[in-house]
Amino acid sequence: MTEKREEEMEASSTAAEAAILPPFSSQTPSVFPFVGGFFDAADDGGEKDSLGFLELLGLRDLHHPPPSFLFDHLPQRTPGADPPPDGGNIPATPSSISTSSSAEAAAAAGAAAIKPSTSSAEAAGDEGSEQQRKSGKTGKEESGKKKGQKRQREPRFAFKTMSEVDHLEDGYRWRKYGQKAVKNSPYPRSYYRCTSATCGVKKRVERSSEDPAVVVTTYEGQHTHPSPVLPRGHAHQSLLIPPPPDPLLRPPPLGFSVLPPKGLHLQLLGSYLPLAPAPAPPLNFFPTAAAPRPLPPLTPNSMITNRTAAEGASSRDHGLLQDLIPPEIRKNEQL
DNA sequence: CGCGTTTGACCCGCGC
DNA sequence: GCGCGGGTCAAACGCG
Repeated sequence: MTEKREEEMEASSTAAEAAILPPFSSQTPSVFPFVGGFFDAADDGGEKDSLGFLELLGLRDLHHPPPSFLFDHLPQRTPGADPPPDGGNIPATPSSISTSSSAEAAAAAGAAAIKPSTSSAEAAGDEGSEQQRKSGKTGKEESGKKKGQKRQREPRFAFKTMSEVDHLEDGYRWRKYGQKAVKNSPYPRSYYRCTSATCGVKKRVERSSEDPAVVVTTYEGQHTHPSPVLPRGHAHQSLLIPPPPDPLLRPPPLGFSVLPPKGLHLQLLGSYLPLAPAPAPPLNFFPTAAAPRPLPPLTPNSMITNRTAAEGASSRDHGLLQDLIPPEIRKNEQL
């Protein structure tokens, strides 16, 4: 069952792409939908305090559909009460985003075809689900798996980025635990798990078969720990990307600290467009309420960066960029 | 030596 | 029941 949803979710990789990208492709044919206007328009709604990283990303401005975020199952506290809190008032914009916190939402989202993967209640305790799975595997003989209990999935959050690297850095450390070929796609899907022992967050990374430049990253679960912020040299991995928007979408579970990863407020969010034929429009992502910091105009080869005004961040970002951006491109940017 | 990746095997759920 | 496809495990391996 959940598998089915998974498929649908995965379909989001395809279907969602079909559903999400096209509308933007008309505007930004070869550019990741995270276009400047989207974030630029993210004026402060005065709800900073309750803002999740979505807001940080500028998703506050819900008038501008968040193009590449896919929400699979945004658990709601009250199954019946679908309407998310104003802070999490994420429109199920068919062409852009699907909260899929409920069937209605999914239905509303329609094109996104993303459905809730689990009931909210079950999703809340999803660590168990993984345990179940594991027990099912290792202790299958011990009937570790309960019959009749379907796999429960964590709330998931998927987004797409244009990047030439598959694994986008998001401030957390991930350990790859699997890779599978995806049907109807020449590109494999990689499975990552947060290396933190107590953190069961997983993410899947796959490249869109339709648009190889697009990387679909799906987060599952919530981090139960602060971001390690690249303890070691992990910069090679790639761009900073936002963590799951759970903080926005629901109040943290009891005792659960949904700490925005340290990297969040200084994150690069972006799309690396190695060979974008057309110049990407200048993007100014200012995920936080921090004063916007003008970014240099981007070249076709440049990155779409998202950062705060934090100066310290800038230096750090640069450090990342140094690792993330090919020398020639960096040179290009500096010129 | 620790940590992360690779990869084949296995499990699970679903559709036919 | 069988096959398919997704998801996970875990041993082997590589790297710093």
